[in-house]
Amino acid sequence: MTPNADDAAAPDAGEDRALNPRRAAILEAVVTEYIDTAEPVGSSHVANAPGIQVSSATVRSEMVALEREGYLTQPHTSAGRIPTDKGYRFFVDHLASPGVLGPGQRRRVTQFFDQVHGEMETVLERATGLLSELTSYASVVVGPSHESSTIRSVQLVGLSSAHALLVVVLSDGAVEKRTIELVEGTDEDTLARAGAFIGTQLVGRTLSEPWSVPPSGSPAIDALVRSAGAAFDDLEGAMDADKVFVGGPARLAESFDAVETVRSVLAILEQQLVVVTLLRDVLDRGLSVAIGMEHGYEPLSSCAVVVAPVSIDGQDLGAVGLLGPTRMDYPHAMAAAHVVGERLGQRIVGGHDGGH
Amino acid sequence: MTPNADDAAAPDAGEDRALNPRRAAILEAVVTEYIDTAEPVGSSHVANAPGIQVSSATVRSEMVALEREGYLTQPHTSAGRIPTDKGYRFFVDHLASPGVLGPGQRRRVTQFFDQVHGEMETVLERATGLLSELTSYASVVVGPSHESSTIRSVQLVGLSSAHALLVVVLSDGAVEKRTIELVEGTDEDTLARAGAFIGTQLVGRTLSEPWSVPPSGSPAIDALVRSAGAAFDDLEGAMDADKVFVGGPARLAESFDAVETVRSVLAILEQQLVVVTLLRDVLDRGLSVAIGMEHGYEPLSSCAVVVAPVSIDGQDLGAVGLLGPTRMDYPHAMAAAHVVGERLGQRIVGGHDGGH
DNA sequence: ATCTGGCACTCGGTAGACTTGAGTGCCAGG
DNA sequence: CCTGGCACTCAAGTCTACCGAGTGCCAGAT
Repeated sequence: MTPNADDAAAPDAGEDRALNPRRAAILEAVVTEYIDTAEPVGSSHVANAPGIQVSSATVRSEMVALEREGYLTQPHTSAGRIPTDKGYRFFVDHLASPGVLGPGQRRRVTQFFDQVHGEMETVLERATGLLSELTSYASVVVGPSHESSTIRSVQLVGLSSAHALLVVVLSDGAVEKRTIELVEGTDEDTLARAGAFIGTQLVGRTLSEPWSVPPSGSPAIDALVRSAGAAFDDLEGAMDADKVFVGGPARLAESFDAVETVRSVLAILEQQLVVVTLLRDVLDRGLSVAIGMEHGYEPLSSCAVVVAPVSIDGQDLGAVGLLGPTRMDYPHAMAAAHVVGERLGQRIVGGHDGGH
Repeated sequence: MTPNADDAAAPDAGEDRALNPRRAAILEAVVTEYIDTAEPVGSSHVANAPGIQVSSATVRSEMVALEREGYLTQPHTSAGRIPTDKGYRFFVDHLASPGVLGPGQRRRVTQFFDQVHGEMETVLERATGLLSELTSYASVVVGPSHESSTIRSVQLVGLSSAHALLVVVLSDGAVEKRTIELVEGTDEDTLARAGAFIGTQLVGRTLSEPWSVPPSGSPAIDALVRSAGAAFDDLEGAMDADKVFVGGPARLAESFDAVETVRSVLAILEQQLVVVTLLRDVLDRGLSVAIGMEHGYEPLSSCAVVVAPVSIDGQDLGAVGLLGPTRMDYPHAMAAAHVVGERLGQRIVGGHDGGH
């Protein structure tokens, strides 16, 4: 083994250095081919690929180097190579051409946003459908958090003689409610006044701001305020857990053929909190893709996650994500996530209900 | 073949007639064994089963008859028998012992209902988790419809200069909202008055009741009433689509090992409307189990659905369902669905928020 | 100093032959 | 009418041979 200029002396030294252009080309050929066929790709395939002008023997020796450096791996001797996570990573970072949606898909997106109407939640929910349809991967959408929204209205509505509903409206259009129990014989009027009274104290504040309501002078109202306060705390806790929408879980079963993989990935998707954390983590690290074990979730080790922020000039409004096999079509998935994220952002600030 | 008393002369005549007790016992043995092992069961297994006092040869000839009558089938010659849908059906209707939850599971249910709190939606959602945990099948819960609930409060809340939120509270504690657009310069006070005015007209009615709001005298308010009216219609449409909660989809991947089956069943579960219709259909036919193709959904042909109403003295409050392979543990699943359905019913009418 | 064609070698996958064993259908005798 | 016995069937497992895609290495060409 004559060590030469661009061979990393130790397997894990010189990590991020750009690959020798030929090797890069070979890596690219392997990745694209493998994404396409899901079969290990051999040296002769690569040698025939456009842009490779060397013989298969040369390709082979370069592949040995790429394998030594951790970009490729062999499922077994005498099989072709498949990319490692690191190989995909290099591909995504340095090789993949930006990727655009086809005209049909572009139209589909436009049509979707022209036609969809209704509340934010509905739009987000439907957006997961759109993303899955565009990419045929499972998708995830996280809505904007309520932390900077202010309380717009607080109301107490009687439901029965023993129950009332605390209804809180935020400036972003979110509505939350909690049932509270009443002491026997609370009349409608007292309720309304207690609601109004709480309102005067809370309207204009954010959910997280500490608050207290002074005594009102009426013991009946004060009692109501106390139970409403407890309900309010509960509600406040529930609202800063961002709501997650999952779309196209059935697509997972298309992406993987090991039923066990499907099971464990579905199990992850059931845990909303994990999903949000995952997406946020990836975004916070400034990435748009997490491949294999790059996020820390073992059951997702055979998955890649493509993430795009939903934001408008820096303001964080949520995130969209796509979940597929590591051999997913990154350029396309990234383009889809990006476009949908962007349009969602516009929609959210643009108008609560554009058309209709 | 000497036709004797209990042989049906033609394969599909004499359908529902009770099976000869020995055949019933054999069928039962086959079904329970197959549910347990998922392997075709042979005559000698059956002959050794408790309650069967005849030789394997006799069992064999009875099995031939059972096969002829459509209760059993052979995957191939020289394999054991497995039950057909009809076989499962007979088992469920005439053979299965009622089925009870184990003490641990019973405790789990009690604990769940003691501890769960919060709004109906939350309870229903969590209940799917409980059901999946109890049975390790995917579960479905459909909440009560709002059709007989009356409107308890209508409110218009300003969100921005151009948008307001119509918030409607029903007597069952449900809250729905729609964004409406405002003409420039609508002030807070006009909004509140328009809301109150709509309220005076709608409070006390059901959602489906036709309604109209007379002119108020103020053109500004009338304009608001018109846009709120449109929003209200939209909301009304959305609310009589019952909300469905799906739990433990990951369990599906445990129940089936053909990934294609998993995919198509997941795809069905994504269509909420289909799920509701399916459950309602089954309940309406007075059944608690639908096996294989008994419901009309081709992709679910390898599934069985166990359904239990959520009701209290005849009042329909929804339904719970379990979705598993046809070789599911019917007695256990039925017991679980029944218990959870019952407790949910009590919870719904009993108190909106029991403990906490 | 590199690339290339050639060559021996590896090894997964497939196909065929054979064996095993569970299970059946049928029948003659109790 | 039941039973034990027997011949038969067929899926699944094992073994072997073989093919072919693919590799690593090397000697010679550029």
